[in-house]
Amino acid sequence: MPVANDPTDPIQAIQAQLAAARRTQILDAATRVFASKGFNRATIRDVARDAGIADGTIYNYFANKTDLLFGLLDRLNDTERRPTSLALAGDASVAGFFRAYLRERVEALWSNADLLRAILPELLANPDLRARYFDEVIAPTMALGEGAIQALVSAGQARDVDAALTARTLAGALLGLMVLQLLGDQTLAARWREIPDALADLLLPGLTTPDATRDDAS
Amino acid sequence: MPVANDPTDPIQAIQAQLAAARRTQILDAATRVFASKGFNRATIRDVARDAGIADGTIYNYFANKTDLLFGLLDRLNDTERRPTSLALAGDASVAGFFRAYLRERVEALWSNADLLRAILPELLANPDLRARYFDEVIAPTMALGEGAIQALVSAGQARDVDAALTARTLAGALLGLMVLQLLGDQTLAARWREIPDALADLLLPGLTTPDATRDDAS
Amino acid sequence: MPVANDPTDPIQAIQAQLAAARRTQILDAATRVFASKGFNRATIRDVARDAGIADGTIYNYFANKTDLLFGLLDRLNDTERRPTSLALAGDASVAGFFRAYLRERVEALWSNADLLRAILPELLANPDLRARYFDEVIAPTMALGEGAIQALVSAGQARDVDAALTARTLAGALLGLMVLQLLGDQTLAARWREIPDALADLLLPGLTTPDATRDDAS
Amino acid sequence: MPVANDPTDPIQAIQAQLAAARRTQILDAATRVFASKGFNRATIRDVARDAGIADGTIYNYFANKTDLLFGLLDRLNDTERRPTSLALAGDASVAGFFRAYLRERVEALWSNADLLRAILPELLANPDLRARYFDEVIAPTMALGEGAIQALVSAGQARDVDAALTARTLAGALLGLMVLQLLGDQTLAARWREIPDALADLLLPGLTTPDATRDDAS
DNA sequence: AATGAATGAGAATTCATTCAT
DNA sequence: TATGAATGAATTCTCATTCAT
Repeated sequence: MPVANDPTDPIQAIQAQLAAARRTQILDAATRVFASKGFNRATIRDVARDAGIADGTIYNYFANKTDLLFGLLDRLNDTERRPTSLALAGDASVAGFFRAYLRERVEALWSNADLLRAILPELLANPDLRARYFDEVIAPTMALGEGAIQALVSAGQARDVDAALTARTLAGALLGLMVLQLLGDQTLAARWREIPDALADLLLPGLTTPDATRDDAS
Repeated sequence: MPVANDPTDPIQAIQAQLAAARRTQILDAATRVFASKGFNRATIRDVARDAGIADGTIYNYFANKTDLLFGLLDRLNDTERRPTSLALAGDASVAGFFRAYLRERVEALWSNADLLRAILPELLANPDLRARYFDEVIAPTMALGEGAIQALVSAGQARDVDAALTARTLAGALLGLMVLQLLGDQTLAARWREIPDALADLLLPGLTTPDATRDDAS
Repeated sequence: MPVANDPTDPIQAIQAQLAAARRTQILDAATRVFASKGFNRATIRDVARDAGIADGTIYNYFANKTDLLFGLLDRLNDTERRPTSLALAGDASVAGFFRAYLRERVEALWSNADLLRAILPELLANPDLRARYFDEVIAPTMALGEGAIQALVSAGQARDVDAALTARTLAGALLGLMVLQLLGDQTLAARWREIPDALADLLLPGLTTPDATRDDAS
Repeated sequence: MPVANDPTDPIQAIQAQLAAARRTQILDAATRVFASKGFNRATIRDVARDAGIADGTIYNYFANKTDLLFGLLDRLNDTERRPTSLALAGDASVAGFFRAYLRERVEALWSNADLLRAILPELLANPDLRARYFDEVIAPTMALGEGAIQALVSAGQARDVDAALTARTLAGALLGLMVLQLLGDQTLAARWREIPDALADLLLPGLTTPDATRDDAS
């Protein structure tokens, strides 16, 4: 008779690792399949085939097809949720920090483009998924952004902008550029690495106070 | 013996009107149903019920479910395709024009929020639909925007920005804000009318040359 | 108020002619359409389009789609039902008569090949249709054939064959050759005019008594 | 990790047997149902019910309804395709061989009457099916028959008949008799066992040369 | 845990037939 | 009588999910 959950039991530990690996294997397959066919058009069988396992096995790790999408969401969250500190690191200029931040965000978004293509449609269409993503990712991000902008304003380093709208505009611009690319824009697909600086050039003058505008970017 | 197509035949004219009305009735229902349940979860029966007609009737007006979505797309295109002239009307200041333009665009996008919620997910997931929308709407819009910005640059009224990326950033910001709202952002839902001015305040400094910045907005 | 059926009423007479013409028009269309697509794959709309009338009009002349097939059957019956007298015309030799008869039958069958292709599948599949065709066409034909053969046997002009099986073999051979052609046999399609004589050459020796075999065929 | 196809794997062997049994079970049901209702009037549900399985299960074994018919066709082919050698076995008389051959063919055809009733209508109506059946069964059979007759002619054992037409007449007679029975002829249904000899009596005199006609039949 | 055959609810689509004009 | 839009029953086929092995 097997003993109850004992994290120190080496056998259980190995089994847990195996299970985690299997989960990863399935989610990897789901990412590929959903990205290429879309969530609805993709079948459980597609995912199973891609993962090299049987259909039924997936149900040992995920309750149902939607749960598979939640799994992808969680993965995305893990990436999205750890935004490098928005607090100004010591003497760094606002401008320099802003550019670095944009660079990091664009990198994060674009490296997950496939995942986004798979998730976003369902995110827009499925209220449950949407609520979860909003609560877990968007809302905290916005709160963080608002706080950071508010701090800059208070410190006299940013103009007296509306923090809520400005944070949303910033996030929206990044998200919107991603969506434009997902919709087929080849220019963005080719030049997305220029986005951070272009965005910084465009936004910094309107965002920062004149005396904080000394920009030391690349 | 049926007579050949004769647009002056009053009977045919009435029938054409009836058919157009029925089409509209179906598209209205599709907008509502797709917006609330998403394209995939919505069934033809749902649309038929909402329209108060029989399932089969829909197929007298649309070849299949996807064609119904194309119908919505065409509707959206009709709205999107007539961008008020991007040329600077005579003496209008760049800033004033920019604000007016943003207002018009935001108005157009937000008045079609339901339609967008219905279409966007499938637009992202369905390559055919996506290609069509991109070719018919996004590409022309981008070309127009790029041209306008380039003109401003040449006239010395805009800084020497990259027209392609700037146009996309502008469009992306609007689109992204819409998407953020569709994802559940209540702040944007409540304050979307402030978006044009907030965006103008944020972007104008980075977009225009100092001597063109005399802003005569609200 | 229109008067009751009065065949002498010239107006009614003309209307009857019009109705008959419309019926013919519809049956012609049905023959073409059913022959090219098969009864099941053909739609009422196909027939209506081919006839150049509205779908609903067909229902003024035929109770339903199957009734249309009955109409074709009746037409075929009209052709099939008047087999030139099987009685030996006076001095004609058995052989000569046999050849003439085969020629006539092959001509009748092959000139209706399209109709047969349309009807036969449904005839085999639809018990009602089958029963009707059997009772109205096949059974009488067989009875006639049996009688004729029996008469020849009694007259000592035919060998003492089993009249029932021989009549069926004869009819079966013709029908079977038609079916083989309908199944795609190009040899038969090209050479069907040789069938009567080939069949006569093959069957006469086994059918007739030696002293009746003096053949005067072409 | 599933192992590669290994026909010696006993588990895979059993599964293959199970799958084959299920296929047979479905085809048996399809034969019954198609024979009684006709291919078009029969539904997949009918077949599933008759087979005692779920609708969907059929689609694990056949791509679609038409593929089910192809399955029946293949079965028929397996029966039809092995015609006992047409070569004269040594000393056997032409007549004796001919009777034996007819007996075998009639037996084969009539034991598949149900299958034929199920398939023939669709065979006539469906060009694809027809082409396949013609190429795989009829054409080879005709070629074989022509060759055999030609050989008899060359050997002086058959009259100088046209091999192509004679082979078709023979096949046509058998097929036609079957069709007549399928159309409802009760005489044939009752006496089909007499067909081979009746046919032989009727055809042998016209087919064979006088000195080969020594008939040693029942 | 893994498998994959079986399941059957559910959806899109077709089309014979009706009927108001 | 002719029309053809509207109807909705009926059918095929898909696929998420279950479960015996």
